[in-house]
Amino acid sequence: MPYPAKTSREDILSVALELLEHRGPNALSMRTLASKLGVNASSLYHHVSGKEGLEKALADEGARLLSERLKTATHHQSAEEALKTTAKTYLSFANERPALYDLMLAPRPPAKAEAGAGKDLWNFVLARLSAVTGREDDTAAAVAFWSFLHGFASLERSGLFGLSGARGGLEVGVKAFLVGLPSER
Amino acid sequence: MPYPAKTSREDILSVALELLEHRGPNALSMRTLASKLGVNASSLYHHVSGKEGLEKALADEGARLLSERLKTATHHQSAEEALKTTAKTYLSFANERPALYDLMLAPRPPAKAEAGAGKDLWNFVLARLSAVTGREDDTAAAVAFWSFLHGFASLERSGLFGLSGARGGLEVGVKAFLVGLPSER
DNA sequence: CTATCAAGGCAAACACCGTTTGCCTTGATG
DNA sequence: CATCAAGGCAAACGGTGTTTGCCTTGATAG
Repeated sequence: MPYPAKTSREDILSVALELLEHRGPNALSMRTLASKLGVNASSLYHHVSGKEGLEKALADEGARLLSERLKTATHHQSAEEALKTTAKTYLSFANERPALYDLMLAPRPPAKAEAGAGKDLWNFVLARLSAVTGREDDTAAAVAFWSFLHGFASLERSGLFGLSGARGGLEVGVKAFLVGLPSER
Repeated sequence: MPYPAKTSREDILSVALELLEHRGPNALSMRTLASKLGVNASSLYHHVSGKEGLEKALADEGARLLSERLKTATHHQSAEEALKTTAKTYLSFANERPALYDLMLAPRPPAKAEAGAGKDLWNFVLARLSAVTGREDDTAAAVAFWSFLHGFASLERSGLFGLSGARGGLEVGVKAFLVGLPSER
């Protein structure tokens, strides 16, 4: 690989992540990103397939981070405890890194099957919920619970339910799932 | 109002809505919108406060449509039936008009308190859930249930849980809320 | 009947955006 | 030592939202 490369894929992703979190999603443009790297915008295309590819890579990174955080947070907890912890941790993440979270779960135009790091996330949720209901691969329960978590994270920031006891909604929802999910036990 | 106005706020909103649904959110640009109206893009600013204002108006219209649809669909139903109907109707709407729905619940940058037609939607959900739990103004239950609905609508199209029994997740979730929500009855 | 006046149109420009093209520099490799 | 391609750059293309200044017009006031 000749010519001293001024930047690399990892550099790009890390600066992009920083830009995304400190200055919002609008600040994440190829030009400003490039200038932060001391490089021309067009040079980025040698390392990344375009803005879409960049965002996909960031989303993957986000999914990896969240899924790891969830795993360590719920280590050695009972199924019920783990579900509560999952909810709290999930929402903390979404609130701490809103732009990254939005990128992760943005309505993808083609809506292709997420095969990347999002799969890990899905498997984690699936395992958690299956542990609670006692049914193996309880897809329906996992879909329902994740929907709740994501919807809560998403609505909380859309300001739709102003300041009206949003936090109480999280607890009530988690408890409803713990009590109301069909169980084999 | 002198000079034969070539267009009006209502024209603009209606054409924008059509553009949004038939050709996707990317096609909704001030220029193409203006050209569809036989008008210069800059003229739109005499009727609408900018793209942001336009989108807010469309979102309001969407909230109005959805809330009306929910009201008529659940007319004269028991609290439990109404909740199921609400879920089905809500998701039909989100799937039929995805771009409009996304606009309605897009993560607003400033996250200002939604005081518009979204309020009606909120009040509807609040009333439905309060009817189920038997507690008046059961904010927490409403927040939780709406989170579930929105999350489901949102995730379904993000392709995160591919084709894996998403529909079953809806029923399971609704049932979990019906069974697991703390009730005064 | 005429003068006024502002709503509403238009063209041009500004500052961005993502992306493509062509060229040039460079260092490692044969 | 010659080659060759990775990786940089400047320029351009077509797109975006928005602002500016000017001009047309018809209803209204005198």
